[in-house]
Amino acid sequence: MASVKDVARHAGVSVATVSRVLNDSVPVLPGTRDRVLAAVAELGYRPNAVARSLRTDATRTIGLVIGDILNPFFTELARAVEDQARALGYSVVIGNADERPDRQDHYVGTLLERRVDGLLLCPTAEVTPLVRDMVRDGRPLVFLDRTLPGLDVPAVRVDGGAAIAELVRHLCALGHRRVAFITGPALLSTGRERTEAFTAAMRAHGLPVRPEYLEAGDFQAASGRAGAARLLDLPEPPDAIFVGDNLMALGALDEIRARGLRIPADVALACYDDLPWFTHLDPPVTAVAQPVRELGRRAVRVLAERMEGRPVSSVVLPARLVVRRSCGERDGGVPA
Amino acid sequence: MASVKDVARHAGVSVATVSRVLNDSVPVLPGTRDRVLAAVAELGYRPNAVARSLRTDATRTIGLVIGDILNPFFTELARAVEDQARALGYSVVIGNADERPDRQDHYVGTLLERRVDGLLLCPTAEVTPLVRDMVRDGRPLVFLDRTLPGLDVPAVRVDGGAAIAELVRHLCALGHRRVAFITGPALLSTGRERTEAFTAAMRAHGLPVRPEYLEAGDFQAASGRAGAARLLDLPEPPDAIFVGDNLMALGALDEIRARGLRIPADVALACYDDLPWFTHLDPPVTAVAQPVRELGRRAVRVLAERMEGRPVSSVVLPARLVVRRSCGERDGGVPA
DNA sequence: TTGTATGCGTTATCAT
DNA sequence: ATGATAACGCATACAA
Repeated sequence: MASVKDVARHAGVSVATVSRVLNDSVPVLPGTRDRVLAAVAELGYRPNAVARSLRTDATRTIGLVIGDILNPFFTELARAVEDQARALGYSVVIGNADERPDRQDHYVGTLLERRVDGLLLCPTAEVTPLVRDMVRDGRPLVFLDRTLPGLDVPAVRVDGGAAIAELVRHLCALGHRRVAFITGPALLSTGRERTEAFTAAMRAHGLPVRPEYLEAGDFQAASGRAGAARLLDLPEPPDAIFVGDNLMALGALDEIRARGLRIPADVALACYDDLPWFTHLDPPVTAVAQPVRELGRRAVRVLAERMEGRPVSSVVLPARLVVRRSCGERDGGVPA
Repeated sequence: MASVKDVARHAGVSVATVSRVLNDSVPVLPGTRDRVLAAVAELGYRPNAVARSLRTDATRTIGLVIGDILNPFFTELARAVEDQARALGYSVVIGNADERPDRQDHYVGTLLERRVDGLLLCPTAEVTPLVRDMVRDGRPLVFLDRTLPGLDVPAVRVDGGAAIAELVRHLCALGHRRVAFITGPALLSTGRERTEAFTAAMRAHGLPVRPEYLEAGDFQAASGRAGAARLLDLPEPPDAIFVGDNLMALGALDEIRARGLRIPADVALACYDDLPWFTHLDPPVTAVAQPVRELGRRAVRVLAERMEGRPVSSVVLPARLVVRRSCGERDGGVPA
């Protein structure tokens, strides 16, 4: 590939001048400028970003480490991050950690070696030494969607507390009393928070939270199915199941269908996370919707400020309840 | 950040020796080796991939330019590509072209500047000059999912012809005669091929392909809805609608629901592309399933061979029909 | 086996 | 306004 040298020779100027017109850092005589541009066009020259990064110590790249791009929540999040990053002139490299600390560290490691300017991390349960080092070294790091305790890192996330409280009230109003919750991993801040919000809301309504109505899942479809199966096998099964994320809801739906149970007649269903397809399920699923695109946008902005050395603080966005028909609503309630 | 120099000083050796143990290119005395490794650990040294790339002229990175990561087909494709790439020691940088040639070129351009070792491209309609240049310059390029005519570039894609023929036969057997098709863009090879396969299969069964039953869509949800609307407004509406991709199917479903029509009693529905959620729709949707993960895997492998300078050829994978209940099947047919 | 020195392509400093 | 040149961090050819 052609380099600055080739362009310089072609235009009859020095490499310095080529660099100057390309970055228009310093004024250049219009005539020379044109000659350089002509040479660039003729040679199809493309600046080598690798060399530039080495020299400038900046890659205009940010890393994004998420759980799994196949999870629609993360898909949308990744897309939002990418859009905002592009708007700010950054590329983004994505890593799918699959909720495994070792794989998270694999990606954080390679991203560090690639000298990304900043990192957006949806942390897995544990605080790995690598993450701790990053914090110690003061590298631009922002937690996304989740937080890790005891670390001074800005986080951009959603607080679903109010929406969950509203959902519980909604379920009560519809006459449900035996409400179960399929939780996310207690090791994840999102898992914990949703569970706490649920139990608090239940108590606030004078409803008991029976231990057997709290099924521990792991945000994966299989655990949703298993959890639903155990709940439905109970001597006194719940009359409503609230599922902690969309993947587990898919699994719970599988199980409910497999048993020939009807929603909401036999059991009501609600989901934390909303999806376009929920409108088309039978019945349409009542869900807690997170402001995913806003989440991604804000995360990039916070990281950008952090990379520019400005002080930043965490961001918390509210979720909202989307009422449909899967909980026994009479007429579909508020249109989605 | 610590560099080789720091490690060398710390271990009391030369930078060359550090480089040697890190890449174990040349045998190094066990003692020195240990000292180097100790220094690396102590300093938390991470090799600078940027500098390495500049020196070796390789980034161990491939670019992937797709239509839109929000399309579940591309989501799964991206994930498959990423997995296979990681297995081969490559990172992948993704770009969402949104089916726009200008945005495709934006990504191809930045990926070129970042000196990716190879590029996987789901080309938009037009052959842009940039793509033509890449081919001319002999850069490792593989077309994914789609092809572009008149270019000597290996392609890894799916042939849905047989599955579409099977679907048409299936529809006929179920008594459907007025079958409509909401097509993809004629400018996309995938759009054209599906349309051709459909019309050929219809003719083979002695069924007329009325022009008004061929609705032109663009693989986006809105066009699916609009197409379905026009079809259902026809004096003699179709008794079955085959939709060219999953996003347009979502749109078509919206329209059918909005009109209060029932599937398959009022109109049968089938979709090119299969999704996990299709099982849970009412009724479950009969679909043509593409071997997406295999598609991604093979694409990376072909590209890898191409990057290693070996001769490669195109790959075509077959799709298959998944019969469910949305076409009036009696008992759900073959379980999905 | 190990060290010294060069160059990858770029930007930036210092002359001119 | 422009040119010569050093330096970024690393891998490697060559020397020892």
